[in-house]
Amino acid sequence: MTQSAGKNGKRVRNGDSHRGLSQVEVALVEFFVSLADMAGMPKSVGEIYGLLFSSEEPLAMDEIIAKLGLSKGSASQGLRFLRSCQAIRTVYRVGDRRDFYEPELGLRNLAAGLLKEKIGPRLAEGAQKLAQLEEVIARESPNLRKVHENRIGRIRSWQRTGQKIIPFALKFLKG
Amino acid sequence: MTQSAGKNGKRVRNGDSHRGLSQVEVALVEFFVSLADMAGMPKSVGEIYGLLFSSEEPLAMDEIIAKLGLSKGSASQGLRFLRSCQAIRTVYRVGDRRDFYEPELGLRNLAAGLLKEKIGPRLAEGAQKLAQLEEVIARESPNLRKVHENRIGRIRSWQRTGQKIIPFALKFLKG
DNA sequence: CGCAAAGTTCAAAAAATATTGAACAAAATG
DNA sequence: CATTTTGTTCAATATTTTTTGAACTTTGCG
Repeated sequence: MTQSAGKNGKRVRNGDSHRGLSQVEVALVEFFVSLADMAGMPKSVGEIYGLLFSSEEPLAMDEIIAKLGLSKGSASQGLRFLRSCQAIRTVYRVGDRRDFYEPELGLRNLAAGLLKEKIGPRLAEGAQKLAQLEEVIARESPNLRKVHENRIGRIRSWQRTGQKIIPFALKFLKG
Repeated sequence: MTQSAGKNGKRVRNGDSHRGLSQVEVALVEFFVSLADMAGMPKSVGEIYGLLFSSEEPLAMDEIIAKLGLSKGSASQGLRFLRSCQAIRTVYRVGDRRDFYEPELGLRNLAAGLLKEKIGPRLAEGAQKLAQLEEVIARESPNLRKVHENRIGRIRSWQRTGQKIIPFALKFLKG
């Protein structure tokens, strides 16, 4: 299979970009690019996930590069990121030494991966900063201490609520 | 009250930055800066909210500018953004024509504001893009159409799950 | 009205982030 | 083991986002 030419429906002709992507592929890539951007991820990450999402078959890095027209570096880093939050999986194929990638489609796994790998650590970091804060507050004048203890207590309460919601939300995401 | 000098505890001395902020104020500002960054908001927005959060009294824009050392432009835009997601409120004071600002402290209101003003619109936009996609898919070859309809259905299912979770989560956030 | 204080806007500058590509490393092939 | 294919790394570059500040608008006050 030299190139997937002619196998699919209409092609978007775009001398430069979108080389060889069908309209639907382009639309899906755009969709995930806007999702990625909403989530503060680089565009290339959205592109890659979108392409994998629209592809029936798992794809190898060089195919991704060719279809999206990105650099090796971007592709490598984008794939690394997506793997790191378990949004994609590696697929091995006999007789081919490249790694192939396919998207995780279950919302539960997607959300869990993002939560565990990306959000969790930052939350932990925040909690630690809060603890340090307490020490500083303890040394304030009684007056100020009261105000600040009150406010910090507020953040604590936010954290507790968050902790309660998470497992509950995950239960919703079965499927 | 010319300046809050001497009223609070120790000062962080920093010839340039943090002019006149106590250690706790600095720590709280940093805390919210890292939250802001986590949520993909500009640093200045985190700084402003952090300062208001740490302040017993509502503050006016010129006070915020002085304490954080930001430009008028940044302060104006940051305050606008925070107001637009209802993370802060305007407070009026007799005999002072400046607007004073105080932070919203209820997680429920904070979350609701963010959801309604910032996230909701983008989700709607996404839903619309999906609808357009359907049209394109309808014109594909039966083979491909099947695959893509399946995938799009997956996104639909994500959306439905999201819709179910939101009101539920809001119920949790009673404050 | 005329003035001054408060606040907004936006083009230009600065800072932060993402992307590229060439050099490098690892691993299979023959 | 030399060679080729696959994939990574990272300094340089390109792009995007944020910040600044000066010009401008709005508002309240005498």
